Amino acid sequence: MVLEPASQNQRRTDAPEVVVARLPQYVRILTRLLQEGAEVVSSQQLGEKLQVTPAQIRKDLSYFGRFGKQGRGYSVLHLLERLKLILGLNSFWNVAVVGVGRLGRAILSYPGFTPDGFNIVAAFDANPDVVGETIAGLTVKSLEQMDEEVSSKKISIAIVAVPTEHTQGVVDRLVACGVRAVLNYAPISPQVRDGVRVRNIDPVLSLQSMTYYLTDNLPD
Amino acid sequence: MVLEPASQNQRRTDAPEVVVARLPQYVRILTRLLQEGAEVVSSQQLGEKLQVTPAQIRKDLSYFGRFGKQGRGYSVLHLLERLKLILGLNSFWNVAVVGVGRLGRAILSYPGFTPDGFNIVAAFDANPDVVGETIAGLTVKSLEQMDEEVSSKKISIAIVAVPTEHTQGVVDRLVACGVRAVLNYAPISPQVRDGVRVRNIDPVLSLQSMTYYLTDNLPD
DNA sequence: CCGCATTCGTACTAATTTTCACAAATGCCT
DNA sequence: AGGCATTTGTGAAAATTAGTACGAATGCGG
Repeated sequence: MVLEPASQNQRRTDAPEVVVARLPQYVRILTRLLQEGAEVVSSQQLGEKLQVTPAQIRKDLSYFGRFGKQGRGYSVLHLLERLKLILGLNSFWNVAVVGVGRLGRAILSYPGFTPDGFNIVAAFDANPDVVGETIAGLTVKSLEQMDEEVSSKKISIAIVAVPTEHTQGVVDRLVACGVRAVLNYAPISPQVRDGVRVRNIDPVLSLQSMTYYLTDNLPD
Repeated sequence: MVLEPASQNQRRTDAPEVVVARLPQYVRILTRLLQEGAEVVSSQQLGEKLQVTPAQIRKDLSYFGRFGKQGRGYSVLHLLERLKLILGLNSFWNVAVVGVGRLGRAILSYPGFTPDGFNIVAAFDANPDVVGETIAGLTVKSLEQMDEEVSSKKISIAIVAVPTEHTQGVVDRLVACGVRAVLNYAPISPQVRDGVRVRNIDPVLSLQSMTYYLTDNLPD
């Protein structure tokens, strides 16, 4: 981490990353509460649904403003709107999928992203046999077409599902094209320059950390 | 969290969960180093590959024993063996997949789990049209057959990929059958009794927390 | 209109997690 | 054989994160 003069590069955010990571969960609960017709909700109730303390919720929210009313709680609608705004979920994000193998196809065909504000608008693959194919209404493009497509379609997020050994290269290329957030499915953590975000989806790591607790690893 | 008399329920582990969660990454790097023919490795080198400080690696390992030699580093082979033992990765784990929809099928057909010590040995679905089908060499069983299969095949881990509204019910049922670790793909966090582990795979949350940093959310 | 049960926002405290820094080994090199 | 460059393991310090607790609003019920 490099120190910067406090005035430059100063975002509204002193909010720790752990806090930001919890906000989408709040959004999700609030969305459900809204559908169920709830008008107000307390940090107590929110905490029960999420298995966290009410204090943590209040503290988290306090990084971004004051959204509640004493004695009453939070307006579900209002808090939801504010959080979506903070997270940038008030509009749609255009997303590219890179790697149209088994996993990439599953992601392309999976309808679960769109309702949450993400639109898959492009698919890329290195394999010439796959380029040109149409999947879920999208024509697969070659990596050479990436720069052009990312610019013209205003893509700032990429989902990468390519073989491990090609992942770093693909990510470098995406970043060079202007992509600033990467959701990576390969079992490595690609390195990126400052300002670019990466999240890894790695079920094997999750499994392997659970086995620890299934094992009766007694002292030697 | 409930306090317990220190002597009861006392595992070898005072190791924090964050530390345990990092061990599989160490295992992965060491496995690669071994393949590349490396014999020893220092915390410095390990740290570079994982983008963490050498001190953290040494501290993490110190929760479990003393595996290194001053002035030299760690024997790749020895450390790898010890870590696999600690994590319970020295043998195979039998795994069930519950929910044979689009996602479940992708998981069943995905060859990436086995090399890491996991064997998918059963598949279940509630839909009678799917039960009996054979996927990736496995015949899909009904939920009624779960108890029997989990016992006879010694399944202690389940991968759950069922619709959100059925997830809690399915997890409850699995736990009742004796399953002690759940990898859940639905966008909720199922509640389980003490002693059962859950990890959630939730790409949407990952995406939604990255958009925060893509947004120029300036002060109002 | 007053009292009371709620519930927020936050200063303060506690717990957890990470990093620092250094004594004690280790083995290479001359 | 002795000196020296490395590198571990670990107490202690620092940083981060979570939890407590309380004053200040809020609005309902009598």
